[in-house]
Amino acid sequence: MVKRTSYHHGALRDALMDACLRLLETEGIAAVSLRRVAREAGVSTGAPYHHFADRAALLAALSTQGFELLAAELAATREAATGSPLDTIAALVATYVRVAREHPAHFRLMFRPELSQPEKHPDSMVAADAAFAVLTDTIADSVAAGLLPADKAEILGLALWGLGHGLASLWVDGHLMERCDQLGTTPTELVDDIMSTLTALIAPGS
Amino acid sequence: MVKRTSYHHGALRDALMDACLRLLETEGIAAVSLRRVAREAGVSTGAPYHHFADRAALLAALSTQGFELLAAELAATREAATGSPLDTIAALVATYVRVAREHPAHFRLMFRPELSQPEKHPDSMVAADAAFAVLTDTIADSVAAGLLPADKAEILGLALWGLGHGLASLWVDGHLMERCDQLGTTPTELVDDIMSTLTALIAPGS
DNA sequence: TGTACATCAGTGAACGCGCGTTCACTGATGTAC
DNA sequence: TGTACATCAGTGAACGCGCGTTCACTGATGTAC
Repeated sequence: MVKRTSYHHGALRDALMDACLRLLETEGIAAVSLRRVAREAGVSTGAPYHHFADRAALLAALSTQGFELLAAELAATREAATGSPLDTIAALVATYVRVAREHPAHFRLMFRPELSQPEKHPDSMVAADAAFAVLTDTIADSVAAGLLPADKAEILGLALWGLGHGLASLWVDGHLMERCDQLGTTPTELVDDIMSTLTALIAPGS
Repeated sequence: MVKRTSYHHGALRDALMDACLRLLETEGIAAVSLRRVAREAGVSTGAPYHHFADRAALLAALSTQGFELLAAELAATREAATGSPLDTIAALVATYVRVAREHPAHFRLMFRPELSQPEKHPDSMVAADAAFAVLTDTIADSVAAGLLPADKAEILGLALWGLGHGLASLWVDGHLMERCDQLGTTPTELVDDIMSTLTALIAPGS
């Protein structure tokens, strides 16, 4: 709950998105109603309707924001990479998992199509495609460098996307944390370990 | 909606679980209320309370059922396997994805801890551990056969779990289907292709 | 610079709805003798 | 085999609740002249 001095809020749209995210992280999707989000933002019941058509529109906006964030982080990882393309691929998967860990509410929303209604929000799909493109481009680099077979490029892209997505999902749902406790490591180390092990298995020479 | 002749239903618990599953598949989790499920099963508002403490208990029962189903399918796959342990691992991942595809409502519930409340239902966690154990046992076979390095067994187990889980999740959410359309293939072929490509990369000789 | 007025972004009361849960009840079933 | 009775598994009305959404309103802001 937030107190305000002026009649107009000034940045209510952003405030509603923030409040919704906070609610998702602390109490889960079941607690998210437009009334509740409005209350959390310190605003009256009807106010959100000046910014979002309905509850679904608010969730969809957050989902799009999440995909844009992911795409930006992946692009940054690729730009910052200096080693072999294979190492860059490993770094991209690690970034994927890190983004999911740092923004779990965003992540869950992004992959719950019945909530985020991607078919109604093409900008969300554009951002999702941009994120995936960073990975496929880096795989193309690896193929060009002779590190991966050209005819399997798409397949490997999907496999790596699946791997990153699976590890991220398991993490977000707590399963990875559980195993880490058993193995006496941290999830970050674990993901790095997984990726370097796979890289070593695939390219033992390099 | 179902009509009944006798006053007693006879198998209401199962009927409620079925109705809930059907509702999850057709209208999603948002449509699932105990009242609605009762209505679908052709029974009065209060009837479900003789079988489930509340809505969460019904969802938790379905989640446990899903994990038991997955564990059974994985065990069957392993028992039916005749080739190299590496091929069995690939088959296990494919089975994981197939189970998710054939039982999407179960699958989604299983990995939504806020709905299925695993901490309250140890039998669900037991079934989940049993499923994972099939994979780790098969990896142990591969290590024993000298096909995989012993010190990386746990790591590879998590990597494969992550891969299977990621592909299954992407499939259930429609992303894999999308890519398949673009590549002109089917998800089943795609998963087989991914697994044989990875197996070939890891063990080019065998 | 002042003023009139249009527009924007809030308020808060109101509506109807489906929900979770409870409860006194009743019909059907099972069991002891 | 029959009867009395306990128990089980339904019914359906009732409660209070929070929700989505609308609407007439009002305070604040922006703009034309």
